[in-house]
Amino acid sequence: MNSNAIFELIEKIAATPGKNDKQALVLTGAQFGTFKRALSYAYDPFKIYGIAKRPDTIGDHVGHEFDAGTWELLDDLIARRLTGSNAIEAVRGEMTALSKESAELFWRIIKKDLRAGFSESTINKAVKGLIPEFPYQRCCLPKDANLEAFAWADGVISQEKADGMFANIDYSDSGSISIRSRQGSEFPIEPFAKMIAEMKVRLLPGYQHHGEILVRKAGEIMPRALGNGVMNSVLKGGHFAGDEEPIYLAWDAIPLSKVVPKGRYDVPYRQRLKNLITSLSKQYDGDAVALIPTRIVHSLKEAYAHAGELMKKGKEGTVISDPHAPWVDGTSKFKAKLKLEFSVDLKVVAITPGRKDTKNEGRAGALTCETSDGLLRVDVTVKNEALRDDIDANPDSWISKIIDVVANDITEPSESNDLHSLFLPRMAEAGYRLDKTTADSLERVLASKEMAILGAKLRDAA
DNA sequence: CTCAAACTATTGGGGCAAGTT
DNA sequence: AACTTGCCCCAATAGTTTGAG
Repeated sequence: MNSNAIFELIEKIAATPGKNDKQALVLTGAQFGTFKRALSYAYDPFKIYGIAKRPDTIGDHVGHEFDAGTWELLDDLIARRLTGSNAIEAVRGEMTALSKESAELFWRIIKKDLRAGFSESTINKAVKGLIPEFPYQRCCLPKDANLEAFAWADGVISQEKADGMFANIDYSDSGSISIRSRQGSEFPIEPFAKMIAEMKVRLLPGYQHHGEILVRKAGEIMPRALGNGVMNSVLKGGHFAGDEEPIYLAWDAIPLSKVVPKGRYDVPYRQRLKNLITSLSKQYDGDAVALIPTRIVHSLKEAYAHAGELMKKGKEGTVISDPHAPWVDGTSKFKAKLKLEFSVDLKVVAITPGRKDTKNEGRAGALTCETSDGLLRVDVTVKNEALRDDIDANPDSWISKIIDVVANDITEPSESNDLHSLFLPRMAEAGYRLDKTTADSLERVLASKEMAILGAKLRDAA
């Protein structure tokens, strides 16, 4: 199967709406090695190319298909033997030399999106294990959780939602430990030597542990953004500064054999937690490994009170878990996050177009909003497709309108942004407010967050 | 058999560090 | 110094499939 034929099949899959039908087409392609290779180069999370902007091609496409040199070029990009303008020129040259169809395929591989409505899990259904996947249990939002079905009488487990970086700790039976991020990148072992020595004593061999890595600097836990910055640096071969050290707060452990995509481990959470606590209770001269702060609650009201307490201390909130919840790869209805959320009224000052090469290119992508004093500015995604139609039909009518924006935090001015902004902003409703013409001031936005912390909303929920 | 829930893919947000120009 | 890229943290919606009743 040559690259023109691969592109043709990709386009056919893109034009096929049904997910099962897409999967069947992926399977027909997968009998050809080059098709599988293209899928792997496009979706393997460890094959990344370091070039995000499509270079213009010069003149006409000469018209050849992928050859050994094409794959070699991709390998050179992956290994960063080619970077910067050398990379751009090499990609430009190859795309000019390739046929139109093959050049398009080549670019989509580099962008890691074949734009055909299928992705890792569909590929793995067709070709088992072609794309590495890393199982992960997510919590849902309270509105999606099965809160009534929680066994409140048996004691619901309420835990701090630590604001750091999630990490899987695999502790093999043979005694080796590896640390991986949510997306599977493996941390170098050496900077964590002290923490790992402690883990070997206090964690469970044969289990994968789930928890949060925080960075402690001079005895104080660093805020998420800075701590994750340090962690990103360590991930790329950097090191902790002399007064910085990682700590691990664990909340779960499941047998390594159960860590498979779509997997499930039926031992109830209460029992898993008990096993983890027993293991962590082993004596060791160190404090780099601990149980995430945990409390048992018997009502939703108590759960929100715990979340409120932590928020007052500046923490993100809590995660509550049903004591009988199994571990599942995916979003659990028996685990919900209770965290800070508040809404503010902001003025629309501009319409930001959708990104290039996405379905919203040339259309409204987000609304740029500001406080009345202009001290806070944030882009808020257009809520849904009907609203996008509306804004495109009549963009001017949106300028200066007031919209209700929900967010989880306020970010301070920084080197990259000289204004305040919002963390995780989204529109509360698919429309603007008819009853208001003035936006909140920054002062009022700050007050709204404080109000949320003090629990005005939390009381309603109870 | 129907309809709601589950699943998959896709779009959008901010901040930080490192590499390149 | 400015810009690009990739890492982390996400929320919400759209469309298809599944599966409970």
